[in-house]
Amino acid sequence: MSKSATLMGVAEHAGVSTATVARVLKKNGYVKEETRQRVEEAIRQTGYRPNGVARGLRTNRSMTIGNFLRSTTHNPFFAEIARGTEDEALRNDYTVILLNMEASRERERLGVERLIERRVDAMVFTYAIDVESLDIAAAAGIPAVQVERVLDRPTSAVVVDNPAGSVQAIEHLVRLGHRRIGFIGADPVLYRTPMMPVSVEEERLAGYRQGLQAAGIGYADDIIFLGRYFAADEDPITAWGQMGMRHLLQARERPTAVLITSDVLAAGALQVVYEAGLRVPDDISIVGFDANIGRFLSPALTTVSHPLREMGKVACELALAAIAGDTTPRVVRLRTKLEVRGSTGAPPSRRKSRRPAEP
Amino acid sequence: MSKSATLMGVAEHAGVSTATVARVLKKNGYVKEETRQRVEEAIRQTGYRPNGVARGLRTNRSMTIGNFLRSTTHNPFFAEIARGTEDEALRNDYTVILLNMEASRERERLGVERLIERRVDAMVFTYAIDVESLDIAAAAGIPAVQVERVLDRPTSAVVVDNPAGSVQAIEHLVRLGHRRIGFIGADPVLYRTPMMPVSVEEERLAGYRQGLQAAGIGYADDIIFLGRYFAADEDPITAWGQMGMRHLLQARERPTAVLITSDVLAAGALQVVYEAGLRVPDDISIVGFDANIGRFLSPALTTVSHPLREMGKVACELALAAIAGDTTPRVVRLRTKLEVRGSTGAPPSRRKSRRPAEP
DNA sequence: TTGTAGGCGTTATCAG
DNA sequence: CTGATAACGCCTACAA
Repeated sequence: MSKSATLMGVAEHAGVSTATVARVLKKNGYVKEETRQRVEEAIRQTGYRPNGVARGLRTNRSMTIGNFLRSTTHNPFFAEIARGTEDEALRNDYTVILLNMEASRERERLGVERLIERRVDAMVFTYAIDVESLDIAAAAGIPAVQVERVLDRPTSAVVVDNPAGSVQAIEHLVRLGHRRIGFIGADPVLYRTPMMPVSVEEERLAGYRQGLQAAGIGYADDIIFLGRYFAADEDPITAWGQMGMRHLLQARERPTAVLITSDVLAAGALQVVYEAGLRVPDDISIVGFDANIGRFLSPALTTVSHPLREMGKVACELALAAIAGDTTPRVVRLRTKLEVRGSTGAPPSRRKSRRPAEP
Repeated sequence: MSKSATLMGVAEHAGVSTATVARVLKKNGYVKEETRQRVEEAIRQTGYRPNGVARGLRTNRSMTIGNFLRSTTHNPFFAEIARGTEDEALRNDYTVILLNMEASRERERLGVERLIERRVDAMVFTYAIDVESLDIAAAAGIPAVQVERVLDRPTSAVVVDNPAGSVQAIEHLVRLGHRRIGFIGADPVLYRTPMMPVSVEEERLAGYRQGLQAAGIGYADDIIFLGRYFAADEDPITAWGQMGMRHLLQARERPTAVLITSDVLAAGALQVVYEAGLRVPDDISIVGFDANIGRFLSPALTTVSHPLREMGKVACELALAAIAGDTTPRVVRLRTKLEVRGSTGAPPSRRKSRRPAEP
């Protein structure tokens, strides 16, 4: 039990050397059929299990990938990406250590230090808070992969075509007949850092403007709200989305549709709409972004869907490539897909009745 | 860089033996102040970082805990518990390996095998699918902790007082004036396994009945719906909650309030209510269970809140105790807390107007 | 086809 | 106070 069998133990049990047992285990090299059987029998009898720690020391490979997430608890977005990474890692005999950073620089730093000591073979960041952490990892010779962020550092990354995502959403709304389309998002200014030339926030906003222009529609500042993704601890988690929608509902001319750059913000927006006694999409259409909790809302959210699993998978692939010695950083860009569900429809002006019949 | 400094390297650099460096590092034993300074300087200069893998081999402690989750992507419930475990582990210099089992027996088994090879010091299950996996871990001498499930195996566990949770919810509704209270949950029969004498599903249902009886209210079978937690892949994730609410709305006499044993089910129920053009809580009050996505819904859900972080933390503590050699299994029972938000109110009969004024 | 032996980086035991 | 030195379990030349 507590004293588990070792290679040596198995070898003795089978009356051979450790080298022979190793050969049987790794299925390489020549082993006489009869010997093999004896060894396999010994393995079974002793209940031998290779010791990954010892192997790691010898091979200088821990077969472990560190996965840093902003927060799995504030936004299921991250959990979904992590699943993609985990699946791919498992398929390749790797194991993933997950670390929630909770937007804390110190925690990120601590995690990096710790995982270097653990000798992880690579790190994946969704997404890094502080470049310095990355530099520390780099100095330790550990490759890093970025998700949803491209940095001014030579690391691989998997990103999403955010502008195109916004454009998809606007096209959908315009096709439904909307001409007055609002925007709720995170303020690019707040999310701009030196290490990241163009923020995702900027891209989503730019796509919104671009989409409107392409449709020959102007945009008005009073139906654009730029805030933050996450509320302070004492506020409800959806506070910023609520604020955004309250702002838009007070506009001189209320928008008939709103593009919101995160499902979590959209959830808050829906709460305000609900409170106001308005119906979605009858009175106002809403498009989310991210494809995570949108499925749970009423009505289920039409959303610019990120291929979250795929992103995680690609991140892992990039990490594995780097581990294998591929030193040229690659950036993989994935496409979003507009997932049409219940929260979008024709604008009020084009409807017969404002409310569905009650059953 | 790629060739990182070792204890030996540091020792040479400082002109001392490895033993001395080790003493400095672990701050035990006697080291002359001057030597200590020289060693510390050498550590800084070489950029030395202890090698956790080598240490693990030597000490026979990987400082790692394996954390098995049913699924982080279907229900944020699990992610939140995992956070509690992670935080506590980190505080104790442990690192957590997360494994999503996705309700797959094979995957769970594979994970257990792999983590045994990785020599994790303990495993936490939220929650185990197959007892055999647990027996395998036990045979390997690895302690296991159960979350939200007590098994007929001698392992520690942290559970929640589910019956009391249901009772809290019923009391709240009764106080608001409700007399006809429905129930949507998972069918205990479907979740009963030989290794688990009493299922959580049974407990929640029993608490519901108990609460009603205590209030002198009977219950009617046509407003009790028992289904499953998770929908088939081709269905929307909230399918079972939707089904449940559709069923209840068709009852001869519609309930004025419903207790639903999971926030995910409640989300589906809300969607149906919304579709039907009814208002919450004006027309019908809803109480969820679990305290995860309820915050995102419209209206934000009143819910029987599990202390998820705390559960994860306690699970980790139990694991650490077991690692430390505490072999007597302990069961920690935590209390739920009713979190009152917007989805509960007085029943329609006690209200003046059915709908709030539109702004 | 099989065995021997050195070493991966630590820790820990004993002498000095 | 400090230094040798022997494991920990596995891998892998190199020898036989």
